[in-house]
Amino acid sequence: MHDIKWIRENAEAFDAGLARRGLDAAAASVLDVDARYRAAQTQVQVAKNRRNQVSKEIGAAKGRGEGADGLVAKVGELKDLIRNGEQEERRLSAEIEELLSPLPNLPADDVPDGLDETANLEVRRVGQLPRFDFNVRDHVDIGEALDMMDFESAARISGARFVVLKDGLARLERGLTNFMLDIQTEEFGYQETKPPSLVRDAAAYGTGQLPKFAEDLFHTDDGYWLIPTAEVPLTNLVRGRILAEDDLPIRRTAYTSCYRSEAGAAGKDTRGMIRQHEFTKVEMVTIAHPDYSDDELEFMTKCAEIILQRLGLAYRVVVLSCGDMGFSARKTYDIEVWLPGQDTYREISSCSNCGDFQARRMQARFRPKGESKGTRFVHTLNGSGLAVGRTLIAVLENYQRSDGSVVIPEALRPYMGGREVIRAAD
RNA sequence: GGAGGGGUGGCCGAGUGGUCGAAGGCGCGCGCUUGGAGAGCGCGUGUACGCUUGCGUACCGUGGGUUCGAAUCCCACCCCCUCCGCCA
Repeated sequence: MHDIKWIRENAEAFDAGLARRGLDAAAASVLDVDARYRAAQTQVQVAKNRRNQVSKEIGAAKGRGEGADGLVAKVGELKDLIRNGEQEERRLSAEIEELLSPLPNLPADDVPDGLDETANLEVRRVGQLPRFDFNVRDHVDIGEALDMMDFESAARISGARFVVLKDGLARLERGLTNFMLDIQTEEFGYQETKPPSLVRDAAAYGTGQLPKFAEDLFHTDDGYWLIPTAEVPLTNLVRGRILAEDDLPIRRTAYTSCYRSEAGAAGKDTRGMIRQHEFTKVEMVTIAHPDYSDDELEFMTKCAEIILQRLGLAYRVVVLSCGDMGFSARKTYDIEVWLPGQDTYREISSCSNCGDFQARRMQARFRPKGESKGTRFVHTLNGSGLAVGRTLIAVLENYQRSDGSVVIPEALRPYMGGREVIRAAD
């Protein structure tokens, strides 16, 4: 949600930011409603002021045992004015909300211009690409040959975009999860958290999924939304709160299932485990002091990268262009892992600084130290550390051998009961 | 599913029609005290919006209503908790 006061004072910058997102100017129409809203508000306030004064006089008169009919009639005249004014005020306020709530966050200054992924900028490349002296297979061929990845069975029970993992690969998913969580908690200080996977409207609104992206989410008959990412519950842990400055930063990590309808992705990535309705992810969320959120984004991105480095996986980091960023983000780094089976880099983590955009929606603030009055909105950040399913894909494709077996990265072996290789009938 | 209780400021907790933005406590801030810290004492301390530099308005879960006037009375809704039943 945008700050209407800021828009008043920076209308041009606001429209310029929207333009970078590929959106039409909105300041003029918003400010027009805003002006009418404030006029109505002032009118109501003046009327209420008079009503309150006269009411006090009535109370005083009655206290003295005097009649007050004239005064009562006077207030009666104000009632309609107040009632209608309040109605108008509410209507205009809702109109402003309707205009603002579908608008995405404005890009940070250092975000590259451009409306899609072709304008993303590569920031760095890390790690050696693996070489193979045989024909590489993708994770589907590898997993099915091992008899540990079963899309047919998944389709039988759940339909398309689901998978059943078995034996070594089921264990690999669990091992990767624990590996990631241990690093994020023990080395980087993220507080391990186990949040609900079902949330209410208010939470989905707070992080920006609602009202605009309802069709991307699964929801239940009784009004819950299945989380598309642990960002939703983790970030909303501070919804409606006023924190102490010393509480910041709050760094949390959670392993959850994530549910996405993939409504707009029909026919995209239909093969394999890349794009599923349900997948697991270790997520990082930071509630940060606004003065330090930029640094925090760099830190968070590093925390994701180090997982890949420990696993010996090659990757690159790109900064997303204005138009490719998610709704709530003001700056986003995507980390893309090298997938030999696809001969390309694919997104495995996305780390975003949302500034105060979500905090406004959530009313999440802190009290600046040394000041007894006033609050500031916190900044919120989220990032994958990492998407577990895609990490599993990366391990399979990067560590495959010609005989169909897969070497387990050394750092992961303690999490795999000491095993060094995954092979068929293992 | 059945029965009951409850939502008040950063937190706890008073308050059943005007003098209530709201007692008291905790926390926080400043000061005194101290070698320093703590304790103690004193003063201060809600949020947001509008107009203006001092006022005004709103907010006691949300939305309506009654009333000259509502935290307080009425209606609807939302949420939380307890007990019983059922269940992972």
